[in-house]
Amino acid sequence: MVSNFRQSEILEFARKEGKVTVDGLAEHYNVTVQTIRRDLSVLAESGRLERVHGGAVVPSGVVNIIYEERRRTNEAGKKAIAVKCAQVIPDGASVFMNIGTSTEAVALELLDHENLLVVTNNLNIAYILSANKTCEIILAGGILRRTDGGIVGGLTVEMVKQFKFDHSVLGCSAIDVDGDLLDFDGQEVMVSRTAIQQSRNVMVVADHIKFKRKAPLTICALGDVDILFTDRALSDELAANCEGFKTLVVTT
Amino acid sequence: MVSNFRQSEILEFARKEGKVTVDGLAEHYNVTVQTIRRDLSVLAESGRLERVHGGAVVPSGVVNIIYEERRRTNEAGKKAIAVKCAQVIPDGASVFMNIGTSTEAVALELLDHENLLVVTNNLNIAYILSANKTCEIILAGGILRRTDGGIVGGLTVEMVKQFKFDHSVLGCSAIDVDGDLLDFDGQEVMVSRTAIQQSRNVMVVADHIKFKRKAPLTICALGDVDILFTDRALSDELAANCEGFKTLVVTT
DNA sequence: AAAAAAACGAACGCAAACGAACATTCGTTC
DNA sequence: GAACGAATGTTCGTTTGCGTTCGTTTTTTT
Repeated sequence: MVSNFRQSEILEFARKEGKVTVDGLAEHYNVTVQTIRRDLSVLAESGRLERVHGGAVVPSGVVNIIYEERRRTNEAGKKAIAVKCAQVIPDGASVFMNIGTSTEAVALELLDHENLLVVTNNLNIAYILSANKTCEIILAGGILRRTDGGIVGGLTVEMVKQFKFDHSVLGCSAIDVDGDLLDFDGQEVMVSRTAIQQSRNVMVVADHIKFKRKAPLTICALGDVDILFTDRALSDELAANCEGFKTLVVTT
Repeated sequence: MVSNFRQSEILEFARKEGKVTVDGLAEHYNVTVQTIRRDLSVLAESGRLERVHGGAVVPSGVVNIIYEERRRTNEAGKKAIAVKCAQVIPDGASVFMNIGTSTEAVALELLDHENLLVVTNNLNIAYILSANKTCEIILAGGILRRTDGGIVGGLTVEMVKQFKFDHSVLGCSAIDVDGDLLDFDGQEVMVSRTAIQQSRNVMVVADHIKFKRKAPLTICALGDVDILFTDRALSDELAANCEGFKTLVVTT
């Protein structure tokens, strides 16, 4: 139970930013710090925030995926990639996003976009974007994979087929030297392929580690991809291929 | 139960803006603040708004609902109802569960069942049951409603249609004196109806408060229900009806 | 390790918001 | 046209929120 307007907004704030400060909030709401302290006490007592000196943070633990995700994201260069990718997506666009921590990073960067329609088979993305009030979220149905919150299976594919997306933001497990996108999971591959078919603009987000990995299944060739976002320069061979494929490469 | 045009507009307003103020609404509708307070009370009582000093806000979103829900669930006699209902469901069964705190309580009681296949349009249930490793969870796809973690819409219905369930566990917003099951949300009604069609055994979980409430839409008649779980004795009239319907009533 | 600064929580008082009870208006029913 | 019920307005005692003050705890600086 929140007892005033501020508290619900503070919660929202905290979830977006990961933390809030007493002073910052006091200034923002033009009230005394004491009032803010009272608010934070209430929110902390009900377990929705964790009080720290000078402010409050979102509690860690299973309950809050956003915060954990944010931490995981920040430690890598994924955020930089995500920022670039989010810049390409305009307000009001329809977007598909699949399973993967890279795509989740993009979701975090989409929190301030407006009026998006996002279709995803990734439960974490649904959670992250639920903090964005103007965003319509459509979950693809199917079998829930508890290891990563992914939704997979034939039903998922069927559902994705019913849409036509302005953009799709895809992650993958690995990228082969010849440019093929690879993955471990056959069911997820089917979902990704379907999304590619249904999208006007296909974007892949992959940090440099993906270029060193291997995976058994092919999702598609880089030629099917419109923009590849990554954090290091590609090998000469791959760069040349991309030119041939007319695939735009964005390096952070 | 939206008893006047204002209330539905206020809801719309609140969902758009995130909040509404008593003063603002009073001025806008040119009525006294007391009248607005009455409206907000009604909306808050049915859980569609959360009352705060000076106005109301939309209930907190899905992200933290799990945590809050767990607390809310335990406080009522819902647990007792849920225990009874869970006893009826054997290991290995296929089960559909819809939106509602009562069904979530049942989900908690299913954590020790084995090899269930659970289809749900309730994100919280998916999360709760993800702790049960032997349980296969299938999420119905569709539009995510951030206020309660429900998944609704035509796509959801289509997906539910593809299954045939041993049992379905349904909650509702209210139960009419003549035995009709009622709900606020038209889209959710469609999902529930579909689930009933596709189920061999239909079970409804409803605490006694539901018998005092009203809601505008009919899901089905009690005659379509095989077992009704509740925590207090029914009115004589309703009990007699149930006998006529061949609906088994289980009271905790 | 001591001192200074910042943050904290408890207590008090005022003003705003609140809800219960009662009064009024208006449309329906008999 | 009298009786009724639902919706709204009115009044009033009660509760709640917020600023202020002050003594305590925590953090930073010296």
